[in-house]
Amino acid sequence: MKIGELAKATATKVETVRFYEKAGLLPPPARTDANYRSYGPAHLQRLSFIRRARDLGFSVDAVRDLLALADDRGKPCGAVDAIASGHLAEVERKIADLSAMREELTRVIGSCRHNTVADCKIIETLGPRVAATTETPA
Amino acid sequence: MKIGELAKATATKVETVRFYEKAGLLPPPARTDANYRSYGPAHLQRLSFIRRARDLGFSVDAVRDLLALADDRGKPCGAVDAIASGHLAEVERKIADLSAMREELTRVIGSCRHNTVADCKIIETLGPRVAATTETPA
DNA sequence: TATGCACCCTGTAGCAACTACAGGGTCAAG
DNA sequence: CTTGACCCTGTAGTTGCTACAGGGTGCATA
Repeated sequence: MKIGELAKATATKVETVRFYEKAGLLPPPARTDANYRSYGPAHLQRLSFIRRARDLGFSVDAVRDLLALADDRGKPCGAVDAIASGHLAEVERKIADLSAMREELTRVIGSCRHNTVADCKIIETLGPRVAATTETPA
Repeated sequence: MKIGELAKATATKVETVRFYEKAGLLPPPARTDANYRSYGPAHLQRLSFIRRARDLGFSVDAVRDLLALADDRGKPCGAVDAIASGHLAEVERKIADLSAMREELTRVIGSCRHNTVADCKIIETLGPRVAATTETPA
């Protein structure tokens, strides 16, 4: 498939596809006689992953890291485990935050349905992480 | 609290705090006689929300939108509902994607524990969304 | 009292990750 | 054989920070 088709299939701009190639996330595809990029299904799969991982707030470096998990067949188990475990922790943190947001959004929408206009407490759902409050607890 | 304390409490750079003020996400705080920014607990709460929402892949515009949900007391129910519903759908999509990633990461880590080095199928977990495959199904 | 030193201020410039042209080639349809 | 939709490379702009430069504040302490 040509770059435009790949871009459309993944809701990506053509320029962004080329950008990911330059950035080393997407391997350079074969070229046609006219020097057009020619992609296969593996590229589609990979670009799809990149786009969705980026949408989830992973940096390009983190995505490169995750892709390496799938690419490097011969990596020692320990290294794979360390990388995967780190990302798993991050993923679980994000799921927890999003679940809190989902609850609050659902509550607000629900109150709307009952015409009560409960004031949205969404900010409270992602409050300061317990760390350093300089004394003075609630 | 001073900007440095606020920054530390939210794991943010001081410059970033000032940037959010300029961007209209964080309201300009009171100033001391020496022209130092002086923040209260509401600022802490709000900045915390901003940071975590950004980490979840929401754009600054989207965050502004979510903050407005909490700020605009007098908004008509319908508008609130529309905004909240849109974001709820996005949140649920993200939770689904992260859950898929979590499962695969868990599987890879588990296989490592058994010294089997299952090849990581993480890319497949976030494959192309059903949309336009130009014919040729599996 | 002064002299560090850590912190604050307002700029402006740089970096990451796209995004949008400019200027030009390819190719199927009419 | 031209017209329109697509492709190419390259560079410049945008967003969301991040890092100085150049200068003021404030508290400890010599």
